[in-house]
Amino acid sequence: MSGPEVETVETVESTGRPMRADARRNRQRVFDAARELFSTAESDPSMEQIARSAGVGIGTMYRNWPSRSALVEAIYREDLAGLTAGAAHYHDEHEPWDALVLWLRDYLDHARSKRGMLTELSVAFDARPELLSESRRQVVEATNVVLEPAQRAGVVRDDLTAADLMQLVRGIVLSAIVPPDRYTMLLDVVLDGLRA
Amino acid sequence: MSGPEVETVETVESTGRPMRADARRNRQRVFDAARELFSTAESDPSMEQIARSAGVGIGTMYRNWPSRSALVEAIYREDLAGLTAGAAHYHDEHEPWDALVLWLRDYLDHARSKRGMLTELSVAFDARPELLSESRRQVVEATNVVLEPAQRAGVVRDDLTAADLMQLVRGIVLSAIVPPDRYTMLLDVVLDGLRA
DNA sequence: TATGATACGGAAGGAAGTTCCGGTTACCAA
DNA sequence: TTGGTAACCGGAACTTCCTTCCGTATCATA
Repeated sequence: MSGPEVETVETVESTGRPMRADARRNRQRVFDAARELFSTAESDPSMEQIARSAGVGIGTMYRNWPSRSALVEAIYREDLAGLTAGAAHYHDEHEPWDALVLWLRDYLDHARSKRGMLTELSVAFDARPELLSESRRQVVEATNVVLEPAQRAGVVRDDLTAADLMQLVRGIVLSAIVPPDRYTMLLDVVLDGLRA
Repeated sequence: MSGPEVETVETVESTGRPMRADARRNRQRVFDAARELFSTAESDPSMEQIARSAGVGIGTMYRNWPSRSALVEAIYREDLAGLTAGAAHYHDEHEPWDALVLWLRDYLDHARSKRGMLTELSVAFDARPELLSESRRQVVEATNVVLEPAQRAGVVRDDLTAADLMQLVRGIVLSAIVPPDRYTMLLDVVLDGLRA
């Protein structure tokens, strides 16, 4: 299902030649600094802040990611890849219903952790609608790994697609401030609705 | 439950004196132009575009709404007031369960129509957290008008609050592109989860 | 109609994203 | 080791928006 090892940050330009060592180092520095700032800063960091924090000039950032939203996208993609890898694991190790529940909990946590980037992400989605559809496809694919077995086992209603399900769960988290214990309760409501 | 008639646009400054006729007219023009552009333009309209479209200088806009997000907020508030007025009507005219379903459908449509303003709204919410909490309070209040009767009638589970419910329904719409017929289906899933 | 309060328009300020290019550095061949 | 060159670097300058400010125009009232 998954390809060869994913490089954290692309290190080969379209020429086919490996990047120069300093360029590769700088690219990684920017990526790390950006991820750090996006997840911790209370207000959205400016491109200049990110560059300064990474110890590089602004030009260096723009050579690697041609726009702010491209940078946001790169970070988002990587986080998503880490998340979806979990579905297959749950499928191998648990009963169908339990695997589904575990996966949904992970997804819920992931979506919650992305709340701070919500504004940034919606700009990135506006700029490249493929990002939205493709990452949704990835999530749907991972969801199916646990959803289809549950449906075949007859514990989840059949008329529900993976896309429907993720939509429901994502909604629990987005654009809302809910006490943490409520999340579990809301997920339970959805789970009750799923049962065959 | 509702106060005296709501003026579409405030027409009295804090001095207590009525606004000058030209000022009142301009205020309304800006409001109408902004609502139009926000709901139709594919990219977010700039303040200058709004002003030009209203036939007014930029200064005139800023006298009425001191920032972009204040303008977004005003439009959002008005739309919300129109929506919440519907709950009482459904309560008066229908059985508890049906009233709840009708109200949730309205809310779903409302949230869907706000999708284009999502980025703008989240900026407004960041700027004034009270807006988020207050409009949520309004929605919760309206929801309770139909939810509590349904719970008293024993057709909806008791451990669910109005805030929980709206969270679930809002999630169906936000940050997603779903074919219209899927909305109904997703709402059905939530409704099944609600049943006592 | 005269006068003061109120409101108007748009130039200018400020902040953030993006482009561009002269200077610098890593890599490779000799 | 050393030169030559492609690749890369930094940051000034440009652009676009939001917002502020103030001289001018208009409305309301006596």
